[in-house]
Amino acid sequence: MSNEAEPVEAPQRRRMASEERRQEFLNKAIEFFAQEGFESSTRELARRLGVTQPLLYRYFPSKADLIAEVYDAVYVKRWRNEWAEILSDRTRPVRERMIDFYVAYTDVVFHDDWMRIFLFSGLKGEDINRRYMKLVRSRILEPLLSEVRFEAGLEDLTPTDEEVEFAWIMHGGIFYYGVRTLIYEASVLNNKGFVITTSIDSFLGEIGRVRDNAGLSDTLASSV
Amino acid sequence: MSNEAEPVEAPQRRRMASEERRQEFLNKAIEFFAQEGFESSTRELARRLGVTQPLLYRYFPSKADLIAEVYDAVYVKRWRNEWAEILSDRTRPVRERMIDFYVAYTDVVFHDDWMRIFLFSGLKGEDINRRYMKLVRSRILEPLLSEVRFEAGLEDLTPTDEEVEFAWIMHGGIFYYGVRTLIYEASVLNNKGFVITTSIDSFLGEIGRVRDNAGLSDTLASSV
DNA sequence: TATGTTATTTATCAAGTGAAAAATAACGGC
DNA sequence: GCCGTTATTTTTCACTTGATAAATAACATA
Repeated sequence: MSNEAEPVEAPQRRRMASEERRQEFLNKAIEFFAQEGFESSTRELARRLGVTQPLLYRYFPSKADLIAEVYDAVYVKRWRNEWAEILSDRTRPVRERMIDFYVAYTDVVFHDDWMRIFLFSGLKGEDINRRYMKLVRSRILEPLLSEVRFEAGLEDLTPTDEEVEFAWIMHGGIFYYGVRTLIYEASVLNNKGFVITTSIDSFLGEIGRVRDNAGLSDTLASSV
Repeated sequence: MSNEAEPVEAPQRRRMASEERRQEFLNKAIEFFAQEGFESSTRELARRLGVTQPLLYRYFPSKADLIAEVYDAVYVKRWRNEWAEILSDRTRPVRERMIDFYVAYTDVVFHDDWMRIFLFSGLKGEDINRRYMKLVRSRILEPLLSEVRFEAGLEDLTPTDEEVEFAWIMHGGIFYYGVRTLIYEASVLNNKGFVITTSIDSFLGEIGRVRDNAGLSDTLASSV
């Protein structure tokens, strides 16, 4: 109460190499926006970086640009081309390949920042989100279904809409396990391996019937 | 440019009954926050209501209170006790009951506002979200698993953790279909019936093995 | 038609927002 | 040890935010 002036701590400038600083900002921005959402302020981000807010604007022309780079770092840069290769290796049974793929895929995707940024950007209706879903479909699910068809001895490897939808269901079951554990902290088992193998076995056990019944799927109302 | 003063439109007051107005505000708030997220301003909400912003504060003491009522209206008020009854009717096969339940459940849950508020509040880490997950587990999934056990002729109706996790996977597959259609606009088939029956058949086809292998589920690494 | 209640608006506050411009100081090269 | 480049901070702007207090006017009742 008596001493009204705290010892003004020296501004403490740490002058860093431009590219290094930029990377530091971007990394922290991923973590920060993942936690707090994209509505959070650049001032708070700067505070957590131990830096003043206008400095951010030396490296990123606007908040929107920074966010765009966050998307790029998460969606694009973390995509692994090896994933498709795992699935296409016909020297191994499809079931094994699928398990290996989903272990590798979830190693990337089951992280707090990835999950939260995916959900936040999805709710914002960002276009990159829709593009990502298309990528999953065309590069993962459809090739996967073709491999299943191949192993079943079919000539035509093009999956039906029903098969694609069913693959999405399996994918969603696994993905939602990540949401449950990382976002809602409400998983029961904490065993990723169990979730992956069970989902895949359950999928493979039913995919034949889905293929055979293609087109007959209007038994129930088709409203969403 | 020349006429700088537009004809000031009459303030146009519509004096409404208190309880009616309150309900109008709440309904619009659900729609508004679902679309724009909870960070959006009370001024914009008021604008969409055709009302001034301070009027909101006559009906709700603070923005946080308004949001709490939104949660209540969506999570609590839309929960149907009939759901549990559908599942417990042993005069019918479990498969039929499950299908009927999920049709009824998704009739409530597969709406833009429900879905988006669920996701928004989940990302905010709201406690009500976790409570909701517990409700689904204890009132839906566990009873459901007990019915499956009963139909399989088992004495002990208590499901294992593996069974609960597997039920969550099925549930997640169905739920994520809603996310895909309503949030990401990325569903292939637009046939809720197909998704529900396929998910359930796929689940029922594998649940026996999951039960038998209980405890053996550490084959793969158990990290999330 | 006058009157009191109260729903609604007007005016305002203090704090926070993204962003730009100008002032400062850390570091590398000479 | 000086000096120029530029990374970093200081100041500042115009606008938005949740919230409060006071002024106004719509409606019910007498």
